[in-house]
Amino acid sequence: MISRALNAAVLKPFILSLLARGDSYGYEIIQHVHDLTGGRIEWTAGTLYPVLHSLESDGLLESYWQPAQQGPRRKFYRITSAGHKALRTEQADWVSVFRAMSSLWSGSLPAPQKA
Amino acid sequence: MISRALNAAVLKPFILSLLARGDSYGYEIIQHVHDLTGGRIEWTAGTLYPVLHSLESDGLLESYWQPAQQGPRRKFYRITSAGHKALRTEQADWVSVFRAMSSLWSGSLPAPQKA
DNA sequence: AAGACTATATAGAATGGCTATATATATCTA
DNA sequence: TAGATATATATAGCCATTCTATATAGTCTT
Repeated sequence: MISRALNAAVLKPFILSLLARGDSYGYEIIQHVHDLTGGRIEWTAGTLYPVLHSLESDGLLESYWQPAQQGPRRKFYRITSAGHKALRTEQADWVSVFRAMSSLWSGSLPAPQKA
Repeated sequence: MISRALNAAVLKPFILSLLARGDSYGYEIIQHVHDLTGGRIEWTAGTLYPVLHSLESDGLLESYWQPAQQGPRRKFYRITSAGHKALRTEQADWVSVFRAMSSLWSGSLPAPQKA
């Protein structure tokens, strides 16, 4: 598991990035992020849902209910144009942080991760 | 300025990375990080000092006072072996996050930043 | 001797993720 | 048909941590 601080920083850009690729709902986002990071990030419902709500109240997401073929109905989220704009800002911020990190690490990069 | 969450995530690895390159003190670290990020990250004393104290109490840093040629004395910090170990863990975590981010962004990378 | 700059420190406010718990539907199985 | 399991969302309250504001003090310049 990654640190609490890194996880907190990753929450918003990950959600926006995922939804920029297509609408999704909370439960699926949690699994998607888990798979995408090889299990390094494991959000719980109590972590994700409040963030989805706040992103929606900030106008970065919109939601709609959809019945499932199996199981209870799902609340899908769609990224808004304000959400896309926020994502672009996040991306620029992350890239600048990546660059600063890299410049500090050059010549002492971490060993490749196993599996 | 980057978001509060991203800044919080960056605090510990930046400090450890900087000190891995040589001992430094709070005031200098603040300026160094400012310069390194083109002003995108601007820590204040009230942000940095408590983090330095907690890293020291966690055994990741050691400190010693040193007189300055000009101005008041400085409290220098030195990274410990536990600090190096923590840094390696941080690096691995960041690399895994970078990879996950990149995989989500491929084909829609942000435009190059100006200046 | 006043003002600016360097340098560290910390109390208290504000922020925001996480634990724990609650609710509800659908499916499987004993 | 009762109980267990999986899917799915929601939120109150706790807790960890950053940030604002303020304090202290030595040095340098004018």
